[in-house]
Amino acid sequence: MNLVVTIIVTTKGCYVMQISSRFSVGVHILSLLAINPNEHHTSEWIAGSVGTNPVIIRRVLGYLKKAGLVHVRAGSGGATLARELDEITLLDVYRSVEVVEEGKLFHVHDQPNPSCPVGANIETVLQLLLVKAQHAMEGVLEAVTMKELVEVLSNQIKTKSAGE
Amino acid sequence: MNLVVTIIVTTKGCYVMQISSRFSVGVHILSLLAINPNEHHTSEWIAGSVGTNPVIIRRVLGYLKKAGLVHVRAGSGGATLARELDEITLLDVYRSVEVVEEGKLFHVHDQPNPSCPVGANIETVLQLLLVKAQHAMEGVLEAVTMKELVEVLSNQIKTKSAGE
DNA sequence: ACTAGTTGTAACTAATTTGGTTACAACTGA
DNA sequence: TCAGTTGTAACCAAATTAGTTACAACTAGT
Repeated sequence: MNLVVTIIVTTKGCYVMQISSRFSVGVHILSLLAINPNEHHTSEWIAGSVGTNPVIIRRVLGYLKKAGLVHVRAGSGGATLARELDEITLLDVYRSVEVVEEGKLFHVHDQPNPSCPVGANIETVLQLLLVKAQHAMEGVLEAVTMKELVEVLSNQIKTKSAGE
Repeated sequence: MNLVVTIIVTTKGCYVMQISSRFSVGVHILSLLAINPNEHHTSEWIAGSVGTNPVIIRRVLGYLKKAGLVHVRAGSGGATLARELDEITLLDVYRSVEVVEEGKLFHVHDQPNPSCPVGANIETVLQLLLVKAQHAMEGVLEAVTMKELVEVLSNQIKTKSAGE
């Protein structure tokens, strides 16, 4: 007699929406530029720290450049900060990489039946609230500058290396 | 001589991430149950107001049921509220339909180089902030009950029908 | 002027979500 | 028993995301 038991272990649970990592990659890049000001920051060098492909970095650098946060030298290569660290908020980075459209974090179903009282009015009522929720989130990002973030980061780096 | 001019108009701009409309559909459903308490709320009837397919409604009803927000009668059909309106916050609905995992609104790139000081520390520093931002957003949803939303909705319905 | 190294982009892929749809077994109440 | 309904599975098209290859254009130093 044979008894076969198969157990399937799924690595991840159900998938859900997430804001693109372009944002965190952007913050990572700016932190690198700030903390190692004397390096030659090519997309390849940056990709080494972020743990991804140089093209991904060039793409994000493109967004940051378009938003006036960095300068990128074509040909010779290398990126540098285009603005003081305390004049870059996390919201600036967030907006620059275009991960979420203004006022559109939530997808509200858009074909409710206009001849049903609820269907005809739910959109406007909900939108008002959801935009408020989105703004609350973005407000937290706006309240933090890259300077503050880099300070926290530097402290953590020191603490960690001291603890070894 | 022929001159042909082709103008391509794109309906939408670039696409970006959005939180699934399951959430707004869920709110729509609960509003219907509250405002028309004497109807026989089959998935087909609800779908008529939401402007979608009955199966979509049954799926969302499944989430709401699992979260204890509604009762659904199999066979004879029909959904009813399982909890008082003022004991359902928008956050309850949001959580029930599983659109965003707890603490995971933002996707932080997950293979930074551990041998680079920045790469080794950026994740924890960022996460702290991003979870805070997410909580701020969810706090707004938590502060509003379905009762309040239905009141605003009812007022708007009255105002509109009076204005005609 | 050449050349090596780099950026900016286009094109493509695999994985994944989402909303929609069809189909159907199981259930319920008259 | 039967008509109507729910709960699900299976499938589809559209779209995003991250990753990758490829390559023209550019720049600085020799």
